[in-house]
Amino acid sequence: MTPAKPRTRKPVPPPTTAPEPLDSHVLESLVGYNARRAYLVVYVAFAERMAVYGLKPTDFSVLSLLAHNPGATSRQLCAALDIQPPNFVSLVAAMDRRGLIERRPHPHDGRAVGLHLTPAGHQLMVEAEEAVIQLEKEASHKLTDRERETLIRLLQKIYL
Amino acid sequence: MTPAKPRTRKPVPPPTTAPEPLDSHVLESLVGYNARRAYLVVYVAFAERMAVYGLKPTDFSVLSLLAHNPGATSRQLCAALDIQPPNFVSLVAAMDRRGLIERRPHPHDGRAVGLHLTPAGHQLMVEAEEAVIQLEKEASHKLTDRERETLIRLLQKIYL
DNA sequence: TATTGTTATACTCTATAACTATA
DNA sequence: TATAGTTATAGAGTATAACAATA
Repeated sequence: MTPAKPRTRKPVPPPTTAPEPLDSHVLESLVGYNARRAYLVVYVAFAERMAVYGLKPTDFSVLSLLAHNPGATSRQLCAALDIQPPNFVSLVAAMDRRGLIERRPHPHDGRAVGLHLTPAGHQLMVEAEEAVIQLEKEASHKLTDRERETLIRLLQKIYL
Repeated sequence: MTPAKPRTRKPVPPPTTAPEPLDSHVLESLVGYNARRAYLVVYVAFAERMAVYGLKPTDFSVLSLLAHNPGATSRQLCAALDIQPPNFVSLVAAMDRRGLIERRPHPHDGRAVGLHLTPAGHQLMVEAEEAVIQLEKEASHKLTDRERETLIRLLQKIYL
């Protein structure tokens, strides 16, 4: 067990005087507005906690997919994550340079490249997935386990 | 009633062959991932439908807050919407040029400026709010009214 | 002819430092 | 000394057109 693990909370917020808050009841009745605000909270927590691993949300998503879909191609990953192929190139290149993934020739298609986690990539993802699960738990600590499941189920009814 | 209102649905998707889908069960267990994917769906629907009004989500949020908080200052709006003040300047300038809002001297603070909707701004927002409510209903049509309320309540437990 | 991966590029969004005028 | 609004600017994130290699 890690003794006295370092707090990664924000330092004390600057002692500014808050302005009078506004009535935002209309915005708060919209799914889009609320989904974005909630996402932003998790995103900030992710950025703070995952900086140690040098992973942004998109990097994490790609590596997580590769962990469970070894040999996936750029095309498949782009489709799964809604990323435009041109924007995917530098992403893959950076993780290749870091030694987290490997490109191997595709068995059936000479145009495609199969992507695989390296042992270092696997090891990083074991720690990173654990950290993300923990960070998500903290970011959604006001929800019971049941509520959290419900939330996810309802969100998926919108985008799946 | 408008006869035969023009469909704003996407044209028929190009007949490309989809790649083998990937197993994304880990990502789909994360609040952050699901909130982002769901937000993106609503965002695209918003962009398609609201282009007629020349309003992006942020513009709409600002105008909606001004409709219910006349005389609010830039500082208040930035705080409410989590926008950095420098990024707010061009936003206000554009809506001022369009004649949607007006800047009046603040009654108590010579540094501040009170923002108000013009009659044209009010009229636009009456139509725009109606359009957003309709578009949200369609984007979340797989949810019952009760589920939609639950979803919003749970999202707010994360960010409020 | 269509698809995979790529280059170049542009546009939007977001963040920070520093200035001004008022308080 | 601190705050409201602003300028300039830099960095992400995201989008499209067009190309080479392969199918």
